[in-house]
Amino acid sequence: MTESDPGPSLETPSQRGPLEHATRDQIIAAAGAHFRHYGYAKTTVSDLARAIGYSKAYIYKFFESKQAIGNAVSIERLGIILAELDALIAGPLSPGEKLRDVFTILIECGEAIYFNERRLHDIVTAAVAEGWPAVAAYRERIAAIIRAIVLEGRASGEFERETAVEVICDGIMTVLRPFAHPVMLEQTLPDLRASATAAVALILRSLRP
Amino acid sequence: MTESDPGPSLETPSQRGPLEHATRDQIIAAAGAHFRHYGYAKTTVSDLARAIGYSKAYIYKFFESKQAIGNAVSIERLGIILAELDALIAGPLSPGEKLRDVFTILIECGEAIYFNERRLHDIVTAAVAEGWPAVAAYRERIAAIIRAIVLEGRASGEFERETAVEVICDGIMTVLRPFAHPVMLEQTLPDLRASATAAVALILRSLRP
DNA sequence: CTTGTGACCAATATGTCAATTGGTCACTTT
DNA sequence: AAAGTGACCAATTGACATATTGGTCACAAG
Repeated sequence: MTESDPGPSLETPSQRGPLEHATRDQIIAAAGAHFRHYGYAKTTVSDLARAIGYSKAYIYKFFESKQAIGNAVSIERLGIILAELDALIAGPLSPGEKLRDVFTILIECGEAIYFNERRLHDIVTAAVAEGWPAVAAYRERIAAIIRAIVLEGRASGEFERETAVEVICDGIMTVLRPFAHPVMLEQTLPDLRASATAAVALILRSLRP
Repeated sequence: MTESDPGPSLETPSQRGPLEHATRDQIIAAAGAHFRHYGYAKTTVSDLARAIGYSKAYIYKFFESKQAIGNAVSIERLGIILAELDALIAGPLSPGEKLRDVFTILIECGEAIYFNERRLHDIVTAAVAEGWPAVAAYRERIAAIIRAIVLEGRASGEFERETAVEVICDGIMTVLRPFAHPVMLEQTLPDLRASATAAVALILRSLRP
């Protein structure tokens, strides 16, 4: 039987307990380590509790569910990528080069997770497939980054100024999605850079004044 | 346990027995009906044999495996989409409009399969995920269609002629992929048309002379 | 009020084993 | 040859009992 799994999904694991709390961070750290090592499914909440020296029940003072823990770990991991992107847009490159590097960074980070932290990759895949909050936040942040680059390019005159900013950003985000999507990533892995080059070239042509 | 399935995959179900044979078509027809009704997994090869009044062993004179039957059904279904696209490029629209309609057709066909033939959708998803031959052929045919439109647009002067044709086509194919990809389709379903509009607009801007 | 837990329950995972299923082959019929 | 099959086997599956796990709660200690 290979029938696809409908999955419980779509629930939004929400907050619980104090957001800033040393124990909360301990849990996330332990979860990060365990998930990377044993995978999400094979890590039990009791494992995490034992790792930080508390009882299982206490974990649930900070997280509504195991999935919420996975979400937190995803946020942490995706945050690393976002940090790289933030550094990029703060840098001295031209808007066009920044746009290109967004693709490069996403591909490289995606590959890094896929090859070096494959169990985390699985979690992120689940997060995307089931629409965990971490993913929506991530997408929004990337949209903001793209928007910043586009605005910069328009201001400097490097990009055209006829088309509405929103339309441009939506278009770029659409082109970008497959490169930020774990499922597409692993499927296109072989010629990922080639198609990214083609995609970036297309975007830049569309932006010429 | 929700661990992802590594899957046998990647084998190329190949041909067996005479390609043109009434029985072969019967098998495909019966398989199409059964797969649509009961799904791929719950349809046994014996079911198909019974449906056409032969023994199970005879089926294997025409197909190397059950997956090969699934592949044939996929080819048939994807062929319907390709036929629509062929009609499109033979039509009187401008290249730009044709390009837009390629997206529209792909989305509409994708939705149709997803909503009205969901069990087939599952098969196509497997076909894409596991790289069945039907998918590679489909992709190539679409690439050819895109190429034809681009060449037409270049010839008529509607599209720019600076960039190499291959680069342009690769770019468009990259943008197109998420709209032809079953997994992305069902995930983006709500605002599919909106992002398609943005993507097409971006492509057309990139093609302006 | 915050920190912390053992005991408890429904749901899910796992191990086991007989029944099915995908797939092959030697063989008959036409 | 081509058309067609029953019997057979290894691998998967389904069903079911058992063990774990995710998650809650009432309660204790500082």
